[in-house]
Amino acid sequence: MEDEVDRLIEAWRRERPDLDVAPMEVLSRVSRLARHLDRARSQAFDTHGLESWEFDVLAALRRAGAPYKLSPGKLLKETLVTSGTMTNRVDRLAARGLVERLPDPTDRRGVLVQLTPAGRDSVDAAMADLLTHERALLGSLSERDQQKIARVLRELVRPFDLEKG
Amino acid sequence: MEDEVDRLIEAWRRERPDLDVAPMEVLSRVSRLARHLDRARSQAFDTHGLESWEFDVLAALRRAGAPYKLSPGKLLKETLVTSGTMTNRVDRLAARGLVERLPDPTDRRGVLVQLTPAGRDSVDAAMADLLTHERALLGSLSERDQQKIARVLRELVRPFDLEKG
DNA sequence: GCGTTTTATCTTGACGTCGAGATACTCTAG
DNA sequence: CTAGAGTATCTCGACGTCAAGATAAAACGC
Repeated sequence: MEDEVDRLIEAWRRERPDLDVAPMEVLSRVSRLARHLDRARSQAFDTHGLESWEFDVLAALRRAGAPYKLSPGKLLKETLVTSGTMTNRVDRLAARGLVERLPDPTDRRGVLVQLTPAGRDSVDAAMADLLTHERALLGSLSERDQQKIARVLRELVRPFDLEKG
Repeated sequence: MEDEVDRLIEAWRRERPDLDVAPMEVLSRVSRLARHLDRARSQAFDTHGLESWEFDVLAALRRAGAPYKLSPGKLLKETLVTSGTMTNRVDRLAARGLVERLPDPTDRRGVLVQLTPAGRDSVDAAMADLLTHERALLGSLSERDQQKIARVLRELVRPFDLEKG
């Protein structure tokens, strides 16, 4: 059974027999799978009237635990976007009533972004749905294989996580 | 040894003990790894004065084999972008002298995009460099683990590849 | 042949992100 | 106490992408 990446690799082997394209077997599949996952995520969130970027921000607040407050600075570390992007995202989430901007009582430069009850409901429903979809995607894999692949992926990601704490 | 995803999962387990978050062990790591790979790719291409999107197009032409000509339609299937995006990309690549637009002799609606010698040199050098970097990333994995994970990822991607041929 | 449908490409406007810079406040050394 | 360095957030302009629509040519059915 072949997939698109097999096709890709075969073409490169034909055109550049001098190169060792073995790394693509793993890494091209990671990239492609991630792209597909993004689409699947978007679809899952559609049901709940959320965009992926909205979920990312709301989820960061939700996992922080009650009272669901984080500074924009913390949020951008969690979501890996720039500060300009986060300002824009918080603006739009606030306009939709999913978060509120509060002054930070301990630092007058600072702001705290807090999940509203509506925001919490949205993200909780979306998260449950997302996990259901993801579970379906992994359905074909044995428990054992899932654990194995999770371990290997952790190895591969670690160097990047270390780069910047 | 923990990674960022372990931290993420732990937070969700604390906040939503009712949910089974096991799928994140695999899929969140796939997404995060892919994001890191994108950055690493961009860096590798920087050396060769290429952007990632430029490489994507040039690589599709390169893999097609001599005479390195493809229609914009084929290109957008290979690179998974929309037609408007491809028009824009070809415009800019042509302006940089890396590709040329030729009329399709068999269809007057059509256009063929062809790699120039400069474009071919660029993509060949970038590809070799990319593979070197990727090999380094996989360095910690045994041959056996790489094959195992490639097989499992192929399983996971297949449903998406089938969706649209 | 002639009108309809399909195919191929390009055009346009809206959108989200980035990165550099601006602004306002806090912290620290002396 | 204050000058200077550091930090937190926001502003702004440029960029690449997308989706929908426009245009033109080809293929099909009758």
